Amino acid sequence: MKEITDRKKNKGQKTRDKIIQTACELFIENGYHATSTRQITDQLELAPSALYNHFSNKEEIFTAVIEKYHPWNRIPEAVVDADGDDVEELIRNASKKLLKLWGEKPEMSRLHLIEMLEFKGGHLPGIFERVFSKSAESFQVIQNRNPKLNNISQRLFVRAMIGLFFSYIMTDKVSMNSTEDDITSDLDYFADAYLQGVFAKESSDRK
Amino acid sequence: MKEITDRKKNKGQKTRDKIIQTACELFIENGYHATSTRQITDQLELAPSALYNHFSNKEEIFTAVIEKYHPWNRIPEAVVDADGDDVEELIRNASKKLLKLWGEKPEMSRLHLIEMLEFKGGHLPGIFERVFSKSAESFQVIQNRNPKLNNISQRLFVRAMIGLFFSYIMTDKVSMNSTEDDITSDLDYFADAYLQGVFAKESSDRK
DNA sequence: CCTACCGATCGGTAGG
DNA sequence: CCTACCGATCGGTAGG
Repeated sequence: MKEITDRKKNKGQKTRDKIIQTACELFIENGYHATSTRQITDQLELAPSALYNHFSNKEEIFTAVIEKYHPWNRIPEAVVDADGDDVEELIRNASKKLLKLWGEKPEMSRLHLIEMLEFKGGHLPGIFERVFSKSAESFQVIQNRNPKLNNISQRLFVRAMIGLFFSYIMTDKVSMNSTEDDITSDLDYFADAYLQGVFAKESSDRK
Repeated sequence: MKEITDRKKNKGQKTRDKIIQTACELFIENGYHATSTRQITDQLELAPSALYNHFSNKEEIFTAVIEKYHPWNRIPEAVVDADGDDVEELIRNASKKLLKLWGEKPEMSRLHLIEMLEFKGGHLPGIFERVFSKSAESFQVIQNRNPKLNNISQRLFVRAMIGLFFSYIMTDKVSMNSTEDDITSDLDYFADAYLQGVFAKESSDRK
């Protein structure tokens, strides 16, 4: 009996997942405090109270969202797939994979900003711990396969992944620049405005 | 008569300034949507309605805050003070001054994050325009003083100041890392957790 | 999972 | 600049 309903995810789990996904989109769009629980239930055509069958309060929804969708979650899969004859090659290889994974859903980097701004990073240690131990397992597999890699390599490797994340966050248009549909990045905006200014000045100076 | 009251700022202006300052602190601490207008007035021991003698709504308060305290505002003063025999030296000199100015109140960089996350960067063009034209004036002064500097220099210079801002934002502990009183940065946290993991593994491997 | 409902708090106004 | 007040909306609960 039970197996029949378990073949697919049971209904409750599916609803829960949909809540997390919808909440994620809304949080990314507006931030945490600017997203109301009503917006989430409206979009899913649920009663406002339906959330509380799955979560005990609004913050728990955000916790579920960030634990599932924080970009750090993609690190282990990039590590396990990575290859290379020495550390440098390995790092380059994993970085490439990771940037590709992040590039698929760049909006997710906004979750990190929300986490820092609206929760002061309180959820990060937990996420880090989980991601780190998963990554360490994966690295162990590679390490056993390749005698050149040692624990010093692992250290270098982890540092590289961290650096990569922060530089990704920094340069990412979605998280660091103005509006989504604003194609010109802040950098381009700066440059354009500057050039306009220079040209205006130049032509007025020539008079 | 009027001059007497004008010797110091009139009372209204002083209240307005205090509102902006207090609001700034609260926004930096909690973000925009998580800060209520009541928190602002409570801290100033004002009636809730007193805000609306100075601003027509909550967002106008934020606008005033970011226009006054956004880190970009410090760029012109760093430019005007800068010196150097060639572009490279000039850039290094101005960068140093700017980093010092930003370092005095590093929390202000959170305003940029709030602006991006909760307002989608809508206030930035206005701020940029003002700051840019002020900077251009200052640069013009330096340029007249130093024949080696040309418009190409100015272009390079502006790009450098932009790059500096973004790398400052990225590496700044206040804006990019967890809690204020959490002395270990995320980077250190990563590194520490990693080392712990490695040591644990090493000692268990040796058994 | 819904109906019905709640107290608290929100941003903001009227009128002085 | 304050007193008094407002409708709307917030997150959340009771009970089925």
